[in-house]
Amino acid sequence: MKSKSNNIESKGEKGRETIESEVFINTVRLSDKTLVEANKLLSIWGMTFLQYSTLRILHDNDLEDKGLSSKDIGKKLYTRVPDVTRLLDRLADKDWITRERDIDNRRIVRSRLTKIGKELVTSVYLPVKELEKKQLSSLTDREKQTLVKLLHKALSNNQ
Amino acid sequence: MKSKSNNIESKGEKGRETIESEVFINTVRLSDKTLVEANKLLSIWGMTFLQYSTLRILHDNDLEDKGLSSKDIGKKLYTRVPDVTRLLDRLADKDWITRERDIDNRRIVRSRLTKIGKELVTSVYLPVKELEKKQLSSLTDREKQTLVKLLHKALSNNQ
DNA sequence: AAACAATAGTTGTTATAACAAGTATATATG
DNA sequence: CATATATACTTGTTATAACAACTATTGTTT
Repeated sequence: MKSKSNNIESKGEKGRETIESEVFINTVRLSDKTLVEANKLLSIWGMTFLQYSTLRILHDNDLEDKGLSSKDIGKKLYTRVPDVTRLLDRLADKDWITRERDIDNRRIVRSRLTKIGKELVTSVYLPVKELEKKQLSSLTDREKQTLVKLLHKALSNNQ
Repeated sequence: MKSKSNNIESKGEKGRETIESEVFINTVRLSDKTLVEANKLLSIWGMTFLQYSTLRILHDNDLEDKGLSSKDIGKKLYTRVPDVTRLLDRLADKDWITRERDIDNRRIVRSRLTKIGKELVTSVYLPVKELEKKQLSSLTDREKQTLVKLLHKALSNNQ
């Protein structure tokens, strides 16, 4: 299976990527770069971006303070998190959330923000927003819109 | 769009994101999704995408088989990897690379692919390429080009 | 209702990521 | 030339991610 045509380019030339590879690599790059920066910023408050996102999910979706199930939180997170339990454990350890079993369905555990948790989300919100804005300052608003549109379309693929 | 205040919207409304947030979240989403899929595929050969990328870097850049320094490999990786030594340790453990001290500068360790390593990169190349293609099949070529252009521009920001 | 299946979350284990501090070698400086 | 500084990599430690197996509770079937 050493057919030159459909395989990695021959040694003389630096391996050129396919357009799909280019998309992929640069998506990972941008994602990583922004995550690293965000985590650096959030370490001031002793939290990771994943933890902040979880607090945000509770803040934005638990409107009636009934708490959200671990499963719902997992579904709303933008990355696959295979261990929501211990993610929530850590938040509970820091007294940012509380957890209790649902009375009607005792399989479910409902998490909700504590007062401290709420205050934290609120005070961290602006700095994070500013960071994200700064990260993308080389794009115009129109370009950002296009970028979001294309990312959505790419994600709409399967599943 | 809306959002009168500069803070998190009031409880009544589900927190709407800024355009920068939208870009960020969806970049992370696409990155994560494709990485998860790629890692699943590559687990067939017992490797992660990071490991595959490292092998690719050696394959594509070590044209004269002199080996690449850990530092150079680290710089070429698309994400920040704070522990290249142990990343290479694992590749050496599997006999995919060899390492030896540079004679002229004994601080430098030169890594290069073994025969097995080379064969592996070659045989994994196509399946990965196909996966990436499949992942982005909802975009036209023109859209992929635009996406790459925008991602590059976003990354060109500061450093 | 008993038996089975599905759901929601928990726990155990291993490997890796992240950060900090350390070692060896090379280069620059007074 | 001795010392300081920079470079390239290594090692130690802790926390987290990933995967699999497990428990408790609820739902479905006959």
